[in-house]
Amino acid sequence: MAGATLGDLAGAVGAELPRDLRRAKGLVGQLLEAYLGASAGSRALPDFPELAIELKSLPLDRSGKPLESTFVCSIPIADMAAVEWTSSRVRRKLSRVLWVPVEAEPALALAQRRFGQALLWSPSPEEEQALAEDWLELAGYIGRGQVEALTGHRGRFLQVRPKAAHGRARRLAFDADGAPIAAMPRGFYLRPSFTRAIIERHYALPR
DNA sequence: TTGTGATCATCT
DNA sequence: AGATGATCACAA
Repeated sequence: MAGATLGDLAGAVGAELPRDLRRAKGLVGQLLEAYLGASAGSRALPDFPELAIELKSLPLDRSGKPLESTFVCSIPIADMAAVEWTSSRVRRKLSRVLWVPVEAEPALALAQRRFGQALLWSPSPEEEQALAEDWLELAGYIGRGQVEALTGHRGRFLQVRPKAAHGRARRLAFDADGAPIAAMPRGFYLRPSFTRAIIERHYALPR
């Protein structure tokens, strides 16, 4: 796919491209899934279950820097106290990722945005250690009933942010006293600084 | 309704 | 500009 455009892939899978992504935020990822034959749909499985590979598009600006954070997974808030890093969704999701860079300058028409060379990646021991540290801190808050005190400011590379269909969405959670509360659904996200480091380590960037 | 695909919109 | 919090579409 390297060098192919969004328009090329849309043509190959018989999809129409909208004018912009405002009402099609996941379009690039869904185009990739269709083109590559990812089979997991919206189930809580890797995109390629037989290969244990997660597929992630990575929107870059003209200098090769990620323009957005990367959604990793939703958070089972009520169960967080019982989860360990080793068996966490974050670790599973990030254990093997096919990153697909894609041009994402807002000024560049969708059909003309090009894909870069994909990268099959697994975290290095250092990266895994850093992610585990963040996860431990963030999961710790949630497990101790502090989910409402968690903002996107916490976490060096991994962060917790709202992840919902709309502002009224709520999930079961527990406060510090163990009493049930209705909390905003949250997800784990990778900060751009983390994906930027991946890009810098594995690609020769334009200057 | 929930999880997956993410980017948008707004504030600092 | 960069980051956080909010939001949009679709499948099951």
